[in-house]
Amino acid sequence: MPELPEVETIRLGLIPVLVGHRLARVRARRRDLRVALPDDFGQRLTGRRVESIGRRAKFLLVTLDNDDVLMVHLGMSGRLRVVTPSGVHSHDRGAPPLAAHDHVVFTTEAGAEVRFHDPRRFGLMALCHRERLAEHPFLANLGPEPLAPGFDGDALGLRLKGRKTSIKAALMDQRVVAGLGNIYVCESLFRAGLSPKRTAATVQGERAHRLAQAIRAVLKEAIAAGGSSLRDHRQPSGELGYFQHHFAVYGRLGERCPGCTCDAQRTGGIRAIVQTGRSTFYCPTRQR
DNA sequence: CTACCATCCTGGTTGC
DNA sequence: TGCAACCAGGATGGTA
Repeated sequence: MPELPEVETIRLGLIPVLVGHRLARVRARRRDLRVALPDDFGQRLTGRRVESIGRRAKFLLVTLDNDDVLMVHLGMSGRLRVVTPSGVHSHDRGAPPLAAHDHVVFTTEAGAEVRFHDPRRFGLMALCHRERLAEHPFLANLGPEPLAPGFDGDALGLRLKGRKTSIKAALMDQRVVAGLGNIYVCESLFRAGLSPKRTAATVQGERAHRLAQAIRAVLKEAIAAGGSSLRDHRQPSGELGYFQHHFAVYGRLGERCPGCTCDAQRTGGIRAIVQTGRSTFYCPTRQR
């Protein structure tokens, strides 16, 4: 479900609840997530203090005081919800009842709960020692972080070189750029003025520069808006993100794209096509 | 190596 | 209203 901006928003929401706090209780109500949780999952986490929460691509990386790192991926439908003891339910002492698909519950010594909720169970959690993290199969082949300082047109062009697939499919590949998904790929290509059907390898030089800058701008704006709330995705606090109101093309079939001077009546406005099994939205006038 | 496809799973929406 | 078909923000393992 969540892409980089949503994961980053969740990370920021979890920091005040978890960092510096000790886990008093960890309950795995279901262990059969995309990757099964180990038998000793709860045991390895109970009593640990959270040192920091980082992010790589769409993975949250929770570092613990025993140098274990808890890796969390939310897949398509995963959510992390914070429930604090002094919420609206304080009158009835204790947290509101667990919902269906609340698979893992972390409780801190301060009494706050973080609930991992994932109906489709495409999400996963895994533990890995800090020193072996970079070689972990989930992380080893990821491409560059688009918001890291070194990410520019040259870095992106290098990754796209020789790729015969479409630029849309290439950007969805986490080995090319880490953290993008269907929405932000569509939005970035629109912002860069590039057709999603263009061969990836042709995005070099000025085009690569424009695309790299577009990706960074879209991601930064989305993070500033608290991510996007489609369906019922929310921030850990329960607040909605609101970047979905800023989508230029995603989900806007038939509409005129922002600032477009073309005759939407004649062109049909924003188009939707299917590429490698996923919906792509784009403006045929402004994206070449 | 690259590229495409099916697949994991459930819930919400759409259309008959 | 009931029900089936289809769609969904992701990633991977197998095949060509």
